[in-house]
Amino acid sequence: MSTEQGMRLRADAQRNRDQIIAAAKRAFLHGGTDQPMEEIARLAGVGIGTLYRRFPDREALVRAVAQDNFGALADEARAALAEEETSWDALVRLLGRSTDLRLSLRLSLLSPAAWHAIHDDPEIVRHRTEILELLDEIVRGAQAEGALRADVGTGDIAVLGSLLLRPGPGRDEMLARAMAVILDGLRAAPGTALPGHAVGLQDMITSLKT
Amino acid sequence: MSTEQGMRLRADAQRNRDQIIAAAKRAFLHGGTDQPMEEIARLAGVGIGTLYRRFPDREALVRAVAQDNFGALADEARAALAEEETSWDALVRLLGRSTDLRLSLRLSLLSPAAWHAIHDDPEIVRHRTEILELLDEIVRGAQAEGALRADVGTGDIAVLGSLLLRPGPGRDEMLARAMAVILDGLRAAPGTALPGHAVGLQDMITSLKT
DNA sequence: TGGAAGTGGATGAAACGCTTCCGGTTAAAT
DNA sequence: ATTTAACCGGAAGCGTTTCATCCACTTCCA
Repeated sequence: MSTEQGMRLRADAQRNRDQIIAAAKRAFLHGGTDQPMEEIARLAGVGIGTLYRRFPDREALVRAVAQDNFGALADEARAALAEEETSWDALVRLLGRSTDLRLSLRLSLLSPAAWHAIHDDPEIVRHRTEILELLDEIVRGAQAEGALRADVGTGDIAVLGSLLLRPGPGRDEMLARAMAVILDGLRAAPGTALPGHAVGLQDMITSLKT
Repeated sequence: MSTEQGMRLRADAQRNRDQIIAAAKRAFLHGGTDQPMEEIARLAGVGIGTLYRRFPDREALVRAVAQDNFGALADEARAALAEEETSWDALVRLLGRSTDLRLSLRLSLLSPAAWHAIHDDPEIVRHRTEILELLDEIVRGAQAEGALRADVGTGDIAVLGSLLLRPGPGRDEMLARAMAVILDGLRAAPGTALPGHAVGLQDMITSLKT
């Protein structure tokens, strides 16, 4: 949360920095990364000057939020894998409960402005790679358990996850039902063959770079 | 397509009007309803002045596009119901192939600016109601056929459809696979009970008004 | 062919967001 | 308690973007 280069911030400055990131998370989640800087400052309860001293421009802020968020998501994926009984449960947990996942998707997919900030930063790329590898492990595990149908790949799961997590309307209860339907579709014993071939981890990574 | 109040337009004017609406559809589909008016004019191959004479402000343009589009979607739903062998097939056709559906969703869900334009216009509301009623008929039909699981409602289908059609990344082939998974989840013989209760037509209409 | 209808883009106005700057404030070291 | 370097807030300036109008020119059609 406070990974900074060198200098240690004064207590109030550190507090403000955290508040700014938290506010930016909320703002980005709600309205995308081109939300006015002033609005983010307002949400954080700090002046616009404070925001700009800490983050010289929008890209720096986006990058900081992305670091924070992809890191949290990697933690969550690791926790799901470690704590859940089965890989299938880990998958369900990851698809269903993750706010961090939601924001990460917005960041990586929905905002052209955020693209560079994210793809240029090695730490973020590392986190993203780890996340995908963990997801891959979970997917393979769930298939080995016989819980997850064998003809889907990690990329397919990522796509389905992204569908559930995109911003939009629909109350949570409705989304929970939609997820249950999707999970039924993901269980072993497919009704029909899927078109094309499974989208694997590598395909997904490749497609992210496009 | 040319439903106008009273005056009949000159041939070239009518042509331009159609081109503007077509361009606006493309622009809105790609970038949302707050795309610059000038960009729409450029896409349509007309001057900005022409656009403004025909549609005094953005709201008028949005309304015209929405009328056109919801009408087309209603036609498509009617055609699906009439032409497909089974209601299940009609459902698949509607969920899978509809660009009009995609744009309608963008219009009705994604753009705060468009909200008023759409909800104030009785013709659009009428179309939307008809669309939902047709969907309801298709859903009930597919359930009567035993093809669609009985514990989902029209609202559930609408939610799942909206998931598939929201803007976002993912190549079409990937989305086709995602849809196939969802369809497997929708077939009869559910794996597990869905949480909550089925979201019916009325629930959906109510939720649209919020 | 007359003239009403239509066209397009230059243009001014206005809104918006970015960023700087500096007088005042506060944390923390002594 | 005093000092001071770090920090704060937000007013103000600037550049950009978009809206919406207007009018000299063009096109359609009776």
